[in-house]
Amino acid sequence: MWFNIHPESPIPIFEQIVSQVIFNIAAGGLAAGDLIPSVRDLGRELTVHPNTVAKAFGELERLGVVTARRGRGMEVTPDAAKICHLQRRERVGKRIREALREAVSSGLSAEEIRRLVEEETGRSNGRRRE
Amino acid sequence: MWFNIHPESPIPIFEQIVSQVIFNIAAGGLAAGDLIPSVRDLGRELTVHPNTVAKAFGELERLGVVTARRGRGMEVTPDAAKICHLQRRERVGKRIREALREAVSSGLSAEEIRRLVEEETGRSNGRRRE
DNA sequence: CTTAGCGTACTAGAAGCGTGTGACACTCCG
DNA sequence: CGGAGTGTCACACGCTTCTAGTACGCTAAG
Repeated sequence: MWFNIHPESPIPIFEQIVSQVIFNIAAGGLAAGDLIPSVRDLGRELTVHPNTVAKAFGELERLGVVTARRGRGMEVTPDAAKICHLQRRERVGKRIREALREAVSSGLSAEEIRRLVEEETGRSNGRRRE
Repeated sequence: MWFNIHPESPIPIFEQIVSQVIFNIAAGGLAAGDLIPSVRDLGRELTVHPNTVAKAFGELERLGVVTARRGRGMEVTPDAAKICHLQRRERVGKRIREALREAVSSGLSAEEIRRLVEEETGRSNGRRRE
């Protein structure tokens, strides 16, 4: 389904789960009222301990994305879409910001940095204003 | 001087030291034959343990950027400039690549991603801070 | 030779992560 | 009611990584 976990990544597994759920809701894959997979199901599917999944779900609940329905599952909240849109932008933006700040502080020329960025995104459309 | 360490960062301190030395040499701040600050001096200045600095120096030696001169210090190698230029591009490129890949997989539109990038690089158009 | 500074090696502590186990309260359905 | 499924909690264990503490051997200068 919609999970792509990298156990060898320096980013903790539970953190990866959090992000992917957020991204999935933001992209419209899950709507308010839906139940996300249970800790045991998801744990089995990702070959991860249910406790690890539960840790991710706890974080999602803290963010207000889901609410625990004891005995039923984790339900996507009405505000989830809005929250996830913000979260997605914030998380992605932070990563990009850090990478670009490091690039600038490394002494690389703006030209070089722009080239590196273009290598990844350049295909999608032509040219930005300058 | 030329170090800017963030102890709270998820990136280990020794790794930050490695990068900053590489960036500094790549930018021409240190030339072949120069001695970089000693583990104790640098440790005192950054308020980290000399061993942490030594770990960073060991990595730099493994990369061929410096050679240990027992009893004297760590000396910048003749090839350091070339190696550091490559390393800088590789390290910066990797960070940018990862950030942009995550951005794409999050479902953000190419438009949005471009906007986020512009927010960081837009100001330095045609001109680099230095 | 003595001394001070250098890098190095070994060891120990601390923190984070993932796993494992067991138990509990709740809800749904037969 | 009873069983199966759900989230939750507490505890412990092993593992890895990072950092700190300490001591040692080397080199250059006096």
